[in-house]
Amino acid sequence: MTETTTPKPLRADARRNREALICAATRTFAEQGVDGSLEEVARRAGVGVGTLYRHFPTRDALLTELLSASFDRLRELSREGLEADDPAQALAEYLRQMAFHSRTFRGVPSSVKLALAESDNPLAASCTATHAGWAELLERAQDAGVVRRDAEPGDVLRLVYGIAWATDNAGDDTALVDRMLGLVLDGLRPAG
Amino acid sequence: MTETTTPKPLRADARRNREALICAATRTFAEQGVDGSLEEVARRAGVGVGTLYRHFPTRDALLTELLSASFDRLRELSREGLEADDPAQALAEYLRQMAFHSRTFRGVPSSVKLALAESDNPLAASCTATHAGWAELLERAQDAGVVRRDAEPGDVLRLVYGIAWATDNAGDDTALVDRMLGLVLDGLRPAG
DNA sequence: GAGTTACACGGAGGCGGCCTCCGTTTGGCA
DNA sequence: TGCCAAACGGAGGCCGCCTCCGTGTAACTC
Repeated sequence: MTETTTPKPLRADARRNREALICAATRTFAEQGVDGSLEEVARRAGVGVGTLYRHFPTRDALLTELLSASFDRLRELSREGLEADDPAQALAEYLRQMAFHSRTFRGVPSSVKLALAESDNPLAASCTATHAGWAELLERAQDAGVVRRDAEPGDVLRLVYGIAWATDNAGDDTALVDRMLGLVLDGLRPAG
Repeated sequence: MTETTTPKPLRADARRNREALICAATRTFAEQGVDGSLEEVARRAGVGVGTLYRHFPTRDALLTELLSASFDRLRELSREGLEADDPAQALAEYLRQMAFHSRTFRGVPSSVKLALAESDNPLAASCTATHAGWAELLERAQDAGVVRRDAEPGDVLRLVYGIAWATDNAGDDTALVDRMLGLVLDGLRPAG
């Protein structure tokens, strides 16, 4: 059915610029939200807007790329966390990253969100895998006795989304995010 | 404490234009989402943009006005529904209006949403009253035996928000909304 | 190393939205 | 009727979106 067509190799300069664009977009959207200026992205990447639009014909295409990469990074982080010595520390670090992930992609358009519901979509696969990884990480922390048994992965996720929502218009005040995360982490500790 | 300062009477033309702007904004935001063009709003209202900005210095101010009015209309509708002969019919009509309310204000910026959390904010008061009215209406339908006893008002609300979300980029396809609402209404009927 | 060419680049330019500013108009009052 | 504060309108400056096309160059060949 879906023959894995090799995605044709890019010319060296094209690949460089693509990387630079992704990097610039990450910073720009983190600061300005997903409505951030695409011209600003191009400017920061040191390329013309034409180059940006050739690589990513629409804002959604760029967002999807970033979102996918962000999911994969979280997935990787949960794998590392499972190997780490200190389960509580690993959990804290993961939640922190998850909070920034949610914050960056707050307000992502529904056109992109809908892609998460399509079964054959690679973005949806990343998302599902990421959630699975998160659940494993939480479970390990519970097994180690550093997190309450009755904490559901989905509930904690919602709390983190809540933090992203609540710090929506707090600019790049990462201290605020950390403070709120601290509250959540305290709440997760076993009683006594 | 809060002396109710009379809000100074507007000149006749000013009041006319204000009404026209609210009307135009309602249509425009319903069609284009809350990011719709303010110039388009002014155009439709038949006034200059300067007039729009004098009445509503920011997009949030305009949105708040519309949102507040929409809440109040829902509140009124629930009152009428309590008096109506057919509780099931009243519920259906209310849900329909609620769906269009949610659809219109999808994507409302967090700056406005945060106003809903401020205790002394009139918008928050409208919102709270509306929810209360909705709960009464549902309860009456349950008392009349046309809706399952175990339907929680909050859960039904979430379903309607879900419909608003899912029909986000369906343009002005109201038939889709109606079809989805039909499913919800079917689900609300008592078993047997 | 020189030549070739398809791929990639850049940014000007047209469009439209945002918001301000200020000259003009008008409602309401005496 | 005359006055004037209140209200109006839209030009203009700025910025972001996206396209188009002339220029540049990586990579491959001989």
